[in-house]
Amino acid sequence: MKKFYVTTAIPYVNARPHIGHALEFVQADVIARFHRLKGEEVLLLSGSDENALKNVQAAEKAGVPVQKFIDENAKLFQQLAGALFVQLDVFQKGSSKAHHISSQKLWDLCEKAGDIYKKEYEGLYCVGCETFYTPDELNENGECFEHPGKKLEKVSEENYFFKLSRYQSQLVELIEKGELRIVPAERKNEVFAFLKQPLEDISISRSNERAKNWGVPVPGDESQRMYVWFDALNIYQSGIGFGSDPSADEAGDAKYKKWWPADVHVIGKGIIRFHAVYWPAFLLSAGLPLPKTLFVHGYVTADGKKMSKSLGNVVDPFELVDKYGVDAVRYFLLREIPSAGDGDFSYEKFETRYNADLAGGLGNLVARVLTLVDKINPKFEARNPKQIQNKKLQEILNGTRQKVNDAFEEFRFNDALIAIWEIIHFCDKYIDDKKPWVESLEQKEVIGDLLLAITEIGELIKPFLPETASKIQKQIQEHKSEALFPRIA
RNA sequence: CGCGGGGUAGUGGAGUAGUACCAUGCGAGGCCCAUAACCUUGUGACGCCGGUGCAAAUCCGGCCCCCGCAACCA
Repeated sequence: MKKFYVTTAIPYVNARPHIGHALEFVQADVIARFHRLKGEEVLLLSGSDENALKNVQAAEKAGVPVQKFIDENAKLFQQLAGALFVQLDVFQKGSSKAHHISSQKLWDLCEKAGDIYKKEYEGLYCVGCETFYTPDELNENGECFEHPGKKLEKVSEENYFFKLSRYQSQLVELIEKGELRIVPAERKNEVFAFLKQPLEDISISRSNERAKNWGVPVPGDESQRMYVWFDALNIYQSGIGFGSDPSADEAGDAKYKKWWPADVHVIGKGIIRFHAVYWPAFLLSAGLPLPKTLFVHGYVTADGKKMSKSLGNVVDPFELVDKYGVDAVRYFLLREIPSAGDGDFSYEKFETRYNADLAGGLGNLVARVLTLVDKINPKFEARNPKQIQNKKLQEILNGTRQKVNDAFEEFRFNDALIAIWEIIHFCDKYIDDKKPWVESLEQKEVIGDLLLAITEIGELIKPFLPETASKIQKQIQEHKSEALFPRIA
């Protein structure tokens, strides 16, 4: 059986999840479900980046021990997945022992390859943020935006560096040849543009002091912790057993061999460099296979503005699910937000989509067909879409399957849904044309066709709207229609 | 002249030279099986200026505006 390994990005858990995290979860889940339905063996992994200094700072601010703080937040992310019907097979925590061991193994491999060396790092350090900044990240006075008026200090310390420069041409070639595929093409171009400039080696550790004794210890050097991106990316591997000792944990080792490399990493546009440049470079250095595809999605704004706590416009996905139901939220995210671009959320847009597509479109069609079946042709059983008599309808259904498959090649979920909704529009029109509630010779045949069509729609929406798909199936079996999506007044 | 992406009806998208498409919104009509649903029809757009072409949203040049870009960010 073909295997398919898909991951979400690894959020750092210094705050509650927002609707952007929901978008990524849902997209990854749709991919996973689609491949599962094709009969492949699928693993969907998510996890939490728990070693970031931001987490430590946020915990301090909240007055909670770090471990407790991140455990609680990580749990919220897992709950969000559950609330959205996102079936995670693995949720790998960055603070887990297995992850630490795994990341140290990756480090060892890179070190053996001769790609890790010690160097003095000097940078501008903001004491308020406890972070280094580069000059172009600062305002015109050379101060950071969080703490205007505060001068930055020049701080230097010895860190470990990774020889990123060594992999430049190899990366260009891999991406060019599509061995590391980047979707959409605009993002690929962006990466190329970046790779045209000479790459600098990157710092991959920091002092214990600056790391506040948090994070993965550097093997063989007690005074240093890994810089968070070095270990965070490795969650994709540690979560499936990379670093397991084959003699002690045969199953873990076998698991890794079975699933790695990842077939798709689903990520946000903000972290493309880490995934398209650093991550493959680490893997090349360690002599490990590279992920096959990066799918890069955009960001969700709220009412046209970037979500932020200070603006108070952060959209809580839990609230949305409570209010409108799982599939309504999934539908909005997949249909309204162009899958590779930015999109906007507002309650107005949400309710418009809901009423037009879900209540008036899908829900209403299922209701009207089932009522017609019940009244006119109650004995008809929908078995096989090939039973369909109307040629045009048959053609549209076949064409839609093809369109959905094509759209999935490039993760264009919105296009896939548009294609499915074309069937709905066709059926509504077909009903109006044929008037099957009026007695006629072809009356029963028409209704039979319609029943087969909504059965097929139920099949097609399975990866996107799993709850609704099973509701439709059930209603067809029981000949009972109940509003799938009650209209919002 | 830092690099990259982008500006198509009120809104969200599609469209890499040949009557500008889809959805939603708003107006009118129709239907009555259905969730005030559904169907038909009208309304309404290619940022600006110039160039190449028989023909440009699409190619070229200039300008304006928006968004992102190395160590936090889905």
